[in-house]
Amino acid sequence: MADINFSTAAAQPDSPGTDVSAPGPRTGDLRWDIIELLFFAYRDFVGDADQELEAFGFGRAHHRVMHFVTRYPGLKVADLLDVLRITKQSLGRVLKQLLDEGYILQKTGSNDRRQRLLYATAKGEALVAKLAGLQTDRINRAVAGLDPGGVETVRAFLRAMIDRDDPDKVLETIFGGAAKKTRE
Amino acid sequence: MADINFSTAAAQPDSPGTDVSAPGPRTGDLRWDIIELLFFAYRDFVGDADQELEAFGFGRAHHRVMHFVTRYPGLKVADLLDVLRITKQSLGRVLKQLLDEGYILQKTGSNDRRQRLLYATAKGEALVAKLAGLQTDRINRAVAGLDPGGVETVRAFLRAMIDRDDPDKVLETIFGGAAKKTRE
DNA sequence: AATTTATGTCAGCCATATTGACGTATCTTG
DNA sequence: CAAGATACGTCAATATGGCTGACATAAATT
Repeated sequence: MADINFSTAAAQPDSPGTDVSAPGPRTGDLRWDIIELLFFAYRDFVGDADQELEAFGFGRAHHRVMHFVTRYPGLKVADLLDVLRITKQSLGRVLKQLLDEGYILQKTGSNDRRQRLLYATAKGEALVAKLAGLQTDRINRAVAGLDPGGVETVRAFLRAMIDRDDPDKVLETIFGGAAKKTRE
Repeated sequence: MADINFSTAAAQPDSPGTDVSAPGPRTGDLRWDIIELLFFAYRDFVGDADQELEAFGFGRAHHRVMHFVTRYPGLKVADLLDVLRITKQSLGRVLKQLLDEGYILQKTGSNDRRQRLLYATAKGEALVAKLAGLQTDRINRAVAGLDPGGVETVRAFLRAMIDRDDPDKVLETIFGGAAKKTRE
């Protein structure tokens, strides 16, 4: 996924077309500005990491895996699949590479010995920290110009943009009890 | 693109390449929460469109192209390449499909007849509007819970997250003169 | 003992991105 | 005007990261 996606709107029905969809009343009430700002903001946000990743021969898929494993040590493979919303096979390739190259290590679950709990190695953590640093710098720059309390507004907005039905384990952590309040 | 990507921290140019696990100074000052919220918010945001697109046999690439062509009628192929940050070859395939299926039409530039100016047909506009409607709904829901003025804070944040060096034509429009103030 | 679950893996397909090379029409410039 | 630069299209080959289906194994559950 990751990708981008958003959309456009309005359109006067002048040209020939086949009326693709229900005409829909909407015409001027669309959030074009925010839709586009989200696109560009996210594009540049992930762009920070992309460059660095190249140096390691990794792609975004590796970053996503590394990030969540680092942040939520002991994550099960199944949890990771829920979070990333990809298939076991897709994850397999990436995960194997990260294991082979020493960025992640597996431990057999103590309760359920079928589980492979995932942990980042120091090497893995360093990579994740480096990438998060770049993105944190961008966020700090963006937040610096806001009114006091602005960061909380941004958090509230982003949280409210997320689907809450059937949350994965990570989202439960984020929304559930452990709110992980960071500074500000 | 579009994908997800975010990252983690620290690390300065300790050692080039090798010493991946340099401890790096950063440890507690990273914006983990916002990094993750951006990931999930964007994942669900683009997810809205993904489902609809399937019904048309289109992917995200098609959506991105349709969106910008609809929003910025008369966009040149070169402009689109700048905005999407993909290569001519990648755009080619998607664009050809959209042209063949009647979602977009080309007009030869009047000043410079080498240019192919792109316009969405009514059919194309309808598709884009439908997708923007879904995303607008999500944004409206998210914004509903904010303090008054919250939307402006969100806009300011997103704008500040975007790289301003060497902006493409669309960004110039967004940031430059035509600020396109939408409601609120 | 039978079944279900958690994980891994093989094989192949698809979408979307890449680079490099080349062709053609058209604009710009010496 | 001739030469070169530009805008666009396209062919060919390749990579990444998704997907489905099928199957294997070990461990938990019933």
